[in-house]
Amino acid sequence: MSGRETAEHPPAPAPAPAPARGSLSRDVVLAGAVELADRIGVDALTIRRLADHLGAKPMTIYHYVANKEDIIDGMVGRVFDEITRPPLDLPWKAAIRMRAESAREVLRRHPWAPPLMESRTNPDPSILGHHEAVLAVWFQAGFPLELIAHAGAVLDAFLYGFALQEAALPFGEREGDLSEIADQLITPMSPDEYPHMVRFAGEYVMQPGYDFGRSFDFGLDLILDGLEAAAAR
Amino acid sequence: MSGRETAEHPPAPAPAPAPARGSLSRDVVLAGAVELADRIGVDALTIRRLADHLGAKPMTIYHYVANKEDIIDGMVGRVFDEITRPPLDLPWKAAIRMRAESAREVLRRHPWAPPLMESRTNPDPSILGHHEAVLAVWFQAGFPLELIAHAGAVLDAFLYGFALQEAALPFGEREGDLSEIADQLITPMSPDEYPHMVRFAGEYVMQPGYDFGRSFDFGLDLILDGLEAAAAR
DNA sequence: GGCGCTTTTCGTACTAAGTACGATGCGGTA
DNA sequence: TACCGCATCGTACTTAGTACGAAAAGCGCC
Repeated sequence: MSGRETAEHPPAPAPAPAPARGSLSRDVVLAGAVELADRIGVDALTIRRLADHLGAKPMTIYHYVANKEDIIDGMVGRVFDEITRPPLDLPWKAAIRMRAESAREVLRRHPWAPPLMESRTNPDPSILGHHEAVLAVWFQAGFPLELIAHAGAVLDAFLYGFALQEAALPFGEREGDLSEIADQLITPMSPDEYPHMVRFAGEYVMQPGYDFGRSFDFGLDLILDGLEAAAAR
Repeated sequence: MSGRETAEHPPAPAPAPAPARGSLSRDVVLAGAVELADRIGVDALTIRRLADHLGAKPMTIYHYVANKEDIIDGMVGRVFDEITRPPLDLPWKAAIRMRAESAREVLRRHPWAPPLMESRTNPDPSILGHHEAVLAVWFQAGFPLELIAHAGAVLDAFLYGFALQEAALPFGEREGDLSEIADQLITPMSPDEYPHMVRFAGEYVMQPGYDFGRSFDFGLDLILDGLEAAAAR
């Protein structure tokens, strides 16, 4: 459930490479977990499958992590580390845009991540460091405290929410057009009950060049421009 | 894990009311599931606990639902039903604002819901009907197709993303100020490593009247105004 | 080179959760 | 009252997380 899986449940447990005495470490375990989650989804990520993926036995993993929660924490930390931090030597708009676009790419690679990123109760340094870097930009831009709060909340809401939507897209749609896939979702809908959805799907979504991602650029511009206006006010 | 729980794991299984032959139904089961999830979180929502909550035995539940996935689908449907649909007899901005504010309230009542709402692969009529109603507003407002797509994506991203953030707030903060709770999160952070976070927390977040929710109004206005401008262009 | 210590790996097994299968029993109808 | 169908549930199998402690693999020191 919770549909954050890339595929359905037991999807190719991944072949076991070669075990070897000193080949594991917390980092290797976490990297393997991220890899596997990308492939089969977090819900299907089990200790046993992760062990197989790493060429080890389940209980070996517990030598490097405290428990599954700890694994998730570490995975989220790695995701944050993949996101480019906004550089301080650029105007705030460019810096924030860079970070936002990076976040989108990263979250597309790790569609299981968005719901987990905000809910960590033990944030690791990767997470804190990332947020610190973003805050630094707002401060340097001279935003008043209240606007900083709003800017951060609105922008992150957009990033996570957009990623959440993208993660739910029927696969192929995630890059390029979809047509067929959406077709099968739309067809069973009666045009009498859902006239606008059917029309919208037929006239827009299922057209050749459709790309959900364009809405990201639109939204990002809208928000950045709005923040700029608010800052100037 | 995934922190969508209201509390930690085995939190008061809820006393068992009275069983009774004809007292159950799919609706009663789903309503009970939503209630219980509100109280203990989705991750802690198990068939056995739900059964207790309903005063029944685990296997009885399967007479009304196919499996747990089906329960989640139904729960999400119920959440959508709680959200006010935008009325067609209002200007689009007012109608959409009404729906957005309702969505926020509802998602605050059901903090487990945001990650699940977009990921249903078997959307039930509640979900489709809701989206149909929103689409109807855009069409009636005369938005071009592309702007409709963008508006929907950006607004929903904001709604889900904001709800996701709110769900992660340390409880009390969710309504009113927090001070103490945030204090304990901030204190262990070194001002050397995280100068901006410490400053921001001290000077803004931990002040008496702080309310995260104000950023919702700010963001909603920002987006609605931006869409208005885009529509006029 | 042998020996024990540390670190890493793992086998076994317990608990909890989803749920298949079939039995049981209640309520109404003929 | 005898029967039937639907609602309820008991039992049990599978998968998952992980506690506990044993085995084993390298390492330094004698």
